[in-house]
Amino acid sequence: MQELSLRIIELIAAIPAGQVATYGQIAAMAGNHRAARQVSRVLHTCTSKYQLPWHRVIGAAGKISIPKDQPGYTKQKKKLEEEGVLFGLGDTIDLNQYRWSGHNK
DNA sequence: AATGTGACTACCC
DNA sequence: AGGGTAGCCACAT
Repeated sequence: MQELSLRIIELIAAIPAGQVATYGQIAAMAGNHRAARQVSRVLHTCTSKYQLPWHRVIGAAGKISIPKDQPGYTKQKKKLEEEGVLFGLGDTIDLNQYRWSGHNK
C-alpha cells in the first residue's frame, strides 16, 4: 500500500497555521524517517490537487529548502510570516517554538 | 524499459 | 567537524 505517500499527504494537510514541520518529521510520522524526499515529491505533485500548505514544510535546519533564486522562496517566507511564523537571523525559523508536534493520531 | 534525479535526512567514516 | 552514502519512490528522459 502506498500508505506512506497517503499519510504524508494527510499529515501535511493537518499542519496547523502558524506552525511548521520538517520533511524528516513528516516522514517519520508517516512511518519512514528516511522518506523525507518523498515528502518533497508529494509537495510538488499534490499541492495543486489537494491544496496542501506546502509553505509550512521546511528543512530540518529550520530553513526554507528552496534556492533564493526561485520565487517560491520569498513567497513561502511571506506566507509563513503572515501566519505568525517569524524568521530569525539568516532567515531561519525557530523550530523549538514553531515546530508542529503532531502527536494527535 | 532502464537509468537518473530531486523542496531531504540520518548515519557512518 | 566534515564529507560521503544509503534509503524512499514518482516522474523525466
